[in-house]
Amino acid sequence: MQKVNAKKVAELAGVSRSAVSRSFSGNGRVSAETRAKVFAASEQLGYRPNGLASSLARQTSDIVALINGDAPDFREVFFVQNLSRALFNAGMTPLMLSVRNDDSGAETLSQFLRFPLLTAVVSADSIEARHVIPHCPYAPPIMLNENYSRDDEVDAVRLDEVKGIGEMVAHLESTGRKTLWFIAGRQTTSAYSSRKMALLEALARSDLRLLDSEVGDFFYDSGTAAFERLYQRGPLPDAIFCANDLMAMGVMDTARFKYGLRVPEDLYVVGFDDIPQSSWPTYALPSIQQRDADIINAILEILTERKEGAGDQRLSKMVPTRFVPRTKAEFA
Amino acid sequence: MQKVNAKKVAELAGVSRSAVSRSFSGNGRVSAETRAKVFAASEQLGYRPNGLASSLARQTSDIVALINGDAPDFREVFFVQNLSRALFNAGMTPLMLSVRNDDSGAETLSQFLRFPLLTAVVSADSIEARHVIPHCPYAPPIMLNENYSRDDEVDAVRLDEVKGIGEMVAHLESTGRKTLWFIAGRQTTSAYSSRKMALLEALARSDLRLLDSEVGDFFYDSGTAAFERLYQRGPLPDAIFCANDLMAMGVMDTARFKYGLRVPEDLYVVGFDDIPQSSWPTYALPSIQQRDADIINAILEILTERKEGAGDQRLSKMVPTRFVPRTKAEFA
DNA sequence: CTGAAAGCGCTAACAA
DNA sequence: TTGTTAGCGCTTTCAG
Repeated sequence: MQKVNAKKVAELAGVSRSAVSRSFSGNGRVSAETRAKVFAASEQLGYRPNGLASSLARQTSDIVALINGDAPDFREVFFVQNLSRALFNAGMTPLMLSVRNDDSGAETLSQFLRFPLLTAVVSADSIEARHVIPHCPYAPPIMLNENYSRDDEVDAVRLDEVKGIGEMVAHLESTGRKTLWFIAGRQTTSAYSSRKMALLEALARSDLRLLDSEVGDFFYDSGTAAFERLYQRGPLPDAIFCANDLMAMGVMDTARFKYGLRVPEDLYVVGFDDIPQSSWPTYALPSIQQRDADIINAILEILTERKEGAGDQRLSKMVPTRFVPRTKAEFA
Repeated sequence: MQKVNAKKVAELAGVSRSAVSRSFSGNGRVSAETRAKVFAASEQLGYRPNGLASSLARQTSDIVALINGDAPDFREVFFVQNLSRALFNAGMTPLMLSVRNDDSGAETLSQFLRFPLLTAVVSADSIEARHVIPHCPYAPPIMLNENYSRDDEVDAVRLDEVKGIGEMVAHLESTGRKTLWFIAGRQTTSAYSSRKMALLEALARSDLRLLDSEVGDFFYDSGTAAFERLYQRGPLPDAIFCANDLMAMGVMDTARFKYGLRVPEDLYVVGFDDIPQSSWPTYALPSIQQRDADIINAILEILTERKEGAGDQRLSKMVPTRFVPRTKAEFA
């Protein structure tokens, strides 16, 4: 353990332990003089308040768990990195957990999650809210992208997929495309239903026709496999929309390398997420963008509102998406 | 706070608080009967020991900080995810922190890192060991890939870059290549010097000639930029080696799309890391593989040895790399 | 094997 | 503004 504690600092500074505590916490009034003595002594001893004891005494926690599934997709991994950094810089302690989306995941969580949490940020499809709630005594967990669940016990950040997907469909129409394939994500995910529904809604208002569709699992290989199946059933449409960029890349590579199709001339491929690779010239993949920064801001806003005491009210934020009609290599 | 504590459980179970503690911790003897009563009562109340209080009382910590820089590269992001999962499953609490590699990073760390750590796993080039050591009262931090620093206060996991790079050079020779360009990573990183040194060493033993070299920053764009500069200076070599895959991909895309070169026919491009994208047919990038699983195992071994009491001894593990001579699209 | 009691380091009334 | 005091929830001697 840290051998240096507030008591030693207090002795060296010639003040009481509470003075030390007050100097660091900012709560309660301390004279500038006392404060200076405390900091000098702390510096000398290398003292830093022990968060364990502090949290315990304050009956609160700064720990925010970031919970995602055990097969996080490409953008999720980066998102967690970014979110964790943002939380840390906002003075919280980000705890990163990957759990399986089943009972064993819930088991793991309750077995190893020893610390009371300020809150948890839970990725859609990683684990059910009811397993997380008991660990969050101070504020409800924040669910991400659970677009079609209506849990009243949680706060939520949702993605406005209708907007971006609508923009894409409009773009396809305005560029004279008539027919479409769709490759959905894992069927058990909430992104599956919400993206599919948003697409169907947009198509219903357009002249585009959905010729066929398939299901993947958000990974590259599933994009190639789904495309194979669609291709066997033919005929080729004007465009294909994939529920994320990674599958779209699998589709592009198969279309180009295995079947010699020109993308986007013979087949216009669209993804979702707009990961950095999508702007690389090899792919130059049109995509529907969701910005990590927007989502992170929404989360921070919820945390702030909770800190200010939102009471029993459920907080919910909506983050926009937008279509990025990237069509040719950026070299030229 | 959790309203349910050991005291309530004890009352319900009709035993003492120490009995509850013992039942959960496994330390100290408890009769099967008492234990059963305790667990029954805990179940009923939804009790789980509070890690904050437990850690405080035990004078130890299960928290392992994973510290990386604020511009983590592609594979690092995935590595952190994987490591975090492995630690969690091993019963530790992974705390993920990104700090800048400068004084402000050290400042941030000491300002916000409130919890005593069991240890920290520190990526090369994220922050200096001396800033982390004060936070690790129980075991020295574990430094990753600080191949050329000789800090006696830390444990270390190093990468045997000589092996994989040697294999690559041998492969180039055996396939009749004579000349080479090299794009290094950020000059301030330890990977910069260690990879460059490994390359020079391998070249010294071969007939390959290093025609020219450039410096990037491990990101895609820096690969394209470095290639541009090399290309201006010409003439083209038989092969180009990049200090990571991402830069190699930038090189490939530029070579193909801007200069119409055939890869690998006109120019053989090699990367380092073997990220998943490298096996995609678009790139089919030969690369030098470092396996996350190997590194994670090394870390867990160090943790185990420390737990068993390694004393003042400094622990160090070496993880191998190997060349993956991927040369053509896997579709065919 | 069990319970009582003394901490772990810090915070938050409260009284001075 | 300060110091004193009583906890926060758990672990761990130490008697019994």
